[in-house]
Amino acid sequence: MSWRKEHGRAERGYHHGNLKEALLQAALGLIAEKGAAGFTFADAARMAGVSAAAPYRHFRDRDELLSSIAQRGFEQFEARLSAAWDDGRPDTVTAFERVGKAYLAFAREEPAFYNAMFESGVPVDANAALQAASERAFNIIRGAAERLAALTPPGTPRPPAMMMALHIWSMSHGVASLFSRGDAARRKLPMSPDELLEAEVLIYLRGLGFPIDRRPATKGAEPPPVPPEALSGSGVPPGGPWGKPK
Amino acid sequence: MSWRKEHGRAERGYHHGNLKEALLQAALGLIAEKGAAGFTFADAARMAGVSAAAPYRHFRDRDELLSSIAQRGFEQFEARLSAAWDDGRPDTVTAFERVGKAYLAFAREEPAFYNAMFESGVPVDANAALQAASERAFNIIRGAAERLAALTPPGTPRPPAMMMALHIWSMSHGVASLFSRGDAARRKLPMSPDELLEAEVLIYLRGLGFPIDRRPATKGAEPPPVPPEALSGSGVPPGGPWGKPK
DNA sequence: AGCTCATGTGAACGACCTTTACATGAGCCG
DNA sequence: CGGCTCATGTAAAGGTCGTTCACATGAGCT
Repeated sequence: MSWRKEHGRAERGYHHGNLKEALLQAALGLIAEKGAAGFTFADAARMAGVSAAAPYRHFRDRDELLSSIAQRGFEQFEARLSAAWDDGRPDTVTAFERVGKAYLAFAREEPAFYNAMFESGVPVDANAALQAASERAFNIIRGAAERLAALTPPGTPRPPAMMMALHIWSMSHGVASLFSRGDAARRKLPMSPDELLEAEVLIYLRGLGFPIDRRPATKGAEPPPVPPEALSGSGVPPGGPWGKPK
Repeated sequence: MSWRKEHGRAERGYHHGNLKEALLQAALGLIAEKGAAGFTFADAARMAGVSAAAPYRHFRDRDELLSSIAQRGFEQFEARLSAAWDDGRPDTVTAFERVGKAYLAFAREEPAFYNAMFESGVPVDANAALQAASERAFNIIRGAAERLAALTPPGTPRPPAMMMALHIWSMSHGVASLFSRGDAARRKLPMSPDELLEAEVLIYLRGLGFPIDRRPATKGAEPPPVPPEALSGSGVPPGGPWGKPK
């Protein structure tokens, strides 16, 4: 119901009334289906019920539509990461973990946005607004990293928050991009992408000196339940210390 | 000099003599320039000096050419990773680090291959040969991870090598894809992608219990030189404990 | 010499991107 | 209410692609 500013009339005359928005939505659907590469400007126009030339009244060209979507994607991305972070409640580590999961969840649930943002070939600096939106999203991760860095146990050196943030981002993007979407997800894994990323981040944090519970690893506490080569094959093990987090 | 099987003659008559190879080379160049998305079948044909229909004698369609390049890319990738690993010499950790660097080097030095392999939209399972090549490359990382896992210090649980390999891969791909190539490289960083990845892997390995030198982090050894918030800004610091490895 | 089959050509189709000249009608001004 | 104007849409056309098909060429074998 976003036609014709007011009336809910489905008919439309010469003027569409809300073409720009309709095109964005149509494109989003098409990208979700066929990827940013397979998406065509003409299809979006057809789907909105207008001629192939109409979109040019709202976007300079196909790339501008794409980067508009990428920008919108970064905005929603920021919102979701921000909600997941929830200002570090109830505790910093828990909230940090939640951000990682939110990252993957976004990649999985919003494939069209993720595609436009990271895989469409649209350069981040194509547009000042796009770049700004991208930076705002990254700043959520960075802010979280800053809070976490401030918590490094006494005796351990404090890592630069910026570096931590970049590390977390690369892990998340790496997992999402290799294992968590579309065709890439066809690679067979011994564990889910979520579990994979969670374990990765936890090990990383422990490497920074954070006392991550599961697995003492500090003192000589002998290997608990034991998960030696469990995951070496490609069968999915039931749980195990490196397996299911909960 | 790969024309006309024998004669070095540059003229060519009706038959090209080595069109398949010429098309692969042309495509490689075009992808390096304009990305897999921007590369066109017709351009490759033109560059090889044949009509637009000729390529169809050697490739079912554009996608098959692309996946051929991806496959070839995985083969070269495997070779480079394998050389970098060098069967774990002189010591496992050093060799492992070298593999990470080789990963980034490949992404940087062979953008066309990397693009075709990971960013062209070609699904890994498009082709049995492609999938096999991809697995062989990954197996280098996995083999290295296995050797490393076997080295976990006594008292620490041994992580599943498969998981380690996937973690390392995701870090490498994440860094390469976000910071180490083309337009993505335009994101400004406080350190080079190589340094970023090296630090990431080292911290990760320490999290697994490996006694990584730089930075004791185990006992109460007080914070050495100190690098507190050095990298918080975006200026490039000269070195610092998290900075230059050497 | 002649045959055959892999390899290359030209022309043609439909789809796409983009531009240009023209049509429509919503909103405003008098 | 009447008419102007300008944002918004249309039709048509040019250029490029991917792909197919009938046909041409000539390399290698018999």
